[in-house]
Amino acid sequence: MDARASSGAAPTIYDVARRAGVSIASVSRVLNGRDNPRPATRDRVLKAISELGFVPDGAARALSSRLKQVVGVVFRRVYGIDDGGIFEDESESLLFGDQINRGIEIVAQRRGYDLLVSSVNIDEHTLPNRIMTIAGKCDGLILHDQVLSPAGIANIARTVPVVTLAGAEGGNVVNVRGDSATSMREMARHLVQDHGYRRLAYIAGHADSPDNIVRGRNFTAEVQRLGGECLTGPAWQGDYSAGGGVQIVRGLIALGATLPRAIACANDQTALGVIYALAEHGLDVPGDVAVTGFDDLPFARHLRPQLTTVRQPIREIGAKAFEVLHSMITADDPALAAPPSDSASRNFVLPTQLIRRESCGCPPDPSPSVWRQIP
Amino acid sequence: MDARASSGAAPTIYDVARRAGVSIASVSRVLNGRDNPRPATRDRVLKAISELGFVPDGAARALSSRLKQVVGVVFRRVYGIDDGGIFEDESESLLFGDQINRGIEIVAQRRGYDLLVSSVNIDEHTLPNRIMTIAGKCDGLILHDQVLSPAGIANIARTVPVVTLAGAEGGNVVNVRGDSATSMREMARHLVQDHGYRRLAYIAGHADSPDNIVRGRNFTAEVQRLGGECLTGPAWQGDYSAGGGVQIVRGLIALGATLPRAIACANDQTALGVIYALAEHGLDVPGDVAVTGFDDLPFARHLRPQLTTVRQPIREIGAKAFEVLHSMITADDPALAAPPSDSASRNFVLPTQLIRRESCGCPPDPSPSVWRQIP
DNA sequence: CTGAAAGCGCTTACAG
DNA sequence: CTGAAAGCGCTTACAG
Repeated sequence: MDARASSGAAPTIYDVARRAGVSIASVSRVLNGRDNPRPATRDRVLKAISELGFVPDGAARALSSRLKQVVGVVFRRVYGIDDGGIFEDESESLLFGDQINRGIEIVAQRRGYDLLVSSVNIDEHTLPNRIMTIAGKCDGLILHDQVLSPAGIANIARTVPVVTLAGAEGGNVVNVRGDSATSMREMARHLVQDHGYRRLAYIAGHADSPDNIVRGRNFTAEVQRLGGECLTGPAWQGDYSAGGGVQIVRGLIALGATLPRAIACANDQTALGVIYALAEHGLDVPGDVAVTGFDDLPFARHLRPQLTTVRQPIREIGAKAFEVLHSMITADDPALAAPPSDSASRNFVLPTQLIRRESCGCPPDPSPSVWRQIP
Repeated sequence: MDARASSGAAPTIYDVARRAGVSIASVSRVLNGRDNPRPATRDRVLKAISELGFVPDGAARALSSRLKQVVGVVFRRVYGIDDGGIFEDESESLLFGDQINRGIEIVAQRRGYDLLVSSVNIDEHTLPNRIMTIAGKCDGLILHDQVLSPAGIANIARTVPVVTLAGAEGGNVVNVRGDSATSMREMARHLVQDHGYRRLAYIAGHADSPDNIVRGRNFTAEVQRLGGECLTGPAWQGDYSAGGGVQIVRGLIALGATLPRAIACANDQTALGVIYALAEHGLDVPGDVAVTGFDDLPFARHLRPQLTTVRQPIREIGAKAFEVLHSMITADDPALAAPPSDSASRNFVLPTQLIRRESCGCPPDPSPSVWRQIP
């Protein structure tokens, strides 16, 4: 028996052991579902646990077993450009990132892992410290896009398993994303060939987002290959937010620019803002200008007109990220804890799908919707 | 100096100390921003830390300092009634709970806490174990509604500080919620007095949800007090989901029931489903039937017609929950770690606000919206 | 099947 | 200002 006191503090494994008249080793075995303790022993321990309201300390358990069963998820707090508050809630609530986190959480659960979520502001000057503290509380990290520079990612990945998501890239880490190239090329063909648009534009997301770069490059290239024109430049630089889309269209119209026949946006949020600003000026979508998005967030099909976009397998991206991270964490061979060196197994690109709805000029879906005019 | 090896494993404080030529105590002091180490010492330590890519282990730190700087947030995974998938995404993504968590996270951040989020399925048979494991990883727990029985809550609260949210109640715990009573009475008055409706109904949320009970009881009482009729009973039992709302309306119409002039729903999600099902049968809202919600989630103003509802201060509820929990966690006096015994300081009821939009019969807001017919 | 004991990686009085 | 040492509450070989 041990001499530790059972004062007013929370009961420990020693208190349980004393009360059950066994050693702490036996209590631990019962706690962990080992099958050696015999029924009589087990019952006494269980009884003591419930009488004391004992909750095993996760920190002690983690320290001893070298496993926290916690993965950290870091994403960026997004504040769109101020547009008068109209999209304030959207920019904070309908995020792509939330959906991915849901996907991660569901799979993590099955393995007994919990999620430590943390949002960061890109301009925190103590960011490296923040991330380090978070890393210390986890077995591994999943980093969303736009939370850390490639160098920063590479640095943290020296010490803890890291999987990056949907765009973020660093040195020697595993990345999981949706296929932006194929679907943006398909989008370009749909707009140019099926609808016959010749003058188009691409509204970019954050300039340093890999996903954005791939989308813009492939869309532009395919449009040009088909003999179309694709407007680019600073005037078309968005920031993945609805407010950003609003600003761009307002700016263009204020300058008296002739709008292109179709605008492909870097994501759904941007498309939402663009459609809003167009409507504001009495322009019809898709009649005057066709608009498309990327992601296929839940609200996309409820827009008026329904949004043509690219569906990303969002939950699956999250699930895949966790599975990869988990295999890195549990790799008994330390060499496996580091990501593989060949590019193929460091990049998981999940298939995406072009979703043709109304905003590109395709005919409306006949099913009823409360977001649309009741017939 | 210590004799521990610096093998292939992650570097520890001992490795840093050896490399910097100091004791682990000094490293610890630098790590924690104490101001005693003199600059020269500090620099050597910092250099060693960065060269080694050292990340202090959160578990060891927590065990030693008796503080994890983590709060657990447990919410319920919601699966609405199957309605053919139309609202599948909504029921999973636009949740009230997500918004609350955002509020918690923002405030927690400022105190250096991270959130351990975990969703539970109400019918998990190992639920008590799950919750216990989660509790072991945190300094305190915030429990959403519908995750644990009052008895279960009271039990876990014996050992770890617990704050319950938006409805959940247990024994001796602190609860934070929006004011459902006042605003539902106001809603009743608005519908009966301002619009002159005499025959109304309340579609309930989960029958054992305290918030639901308060909403239903107050709405019904006020309607009756004003001489109106309020339909109730099993036919009006929903489940807080859009799918639930759809099923109820479809069922009523299939039975050939005469619908009431106005339907107040337990939350926005339910109202969404109700409006959808009504539109499905060619019924006009609010022309044929007025419909109202509760919560004022972002999508409420984008519905057609815009939803009249009650705005809850969602972020504030989350923020308040964290602040209360934090004060329980940091109470030096163990007696303060237990919630106060007087009901007033165990129940924080935040003010809510009736938001009159179109679905109750009020005139439309003239501002443009892409979710509505472009003028 | 069970127990004594070492050890996980930190923090923090306590000396100096 | 700095270091040696105890201790946080578990898990897990190692004996028996």
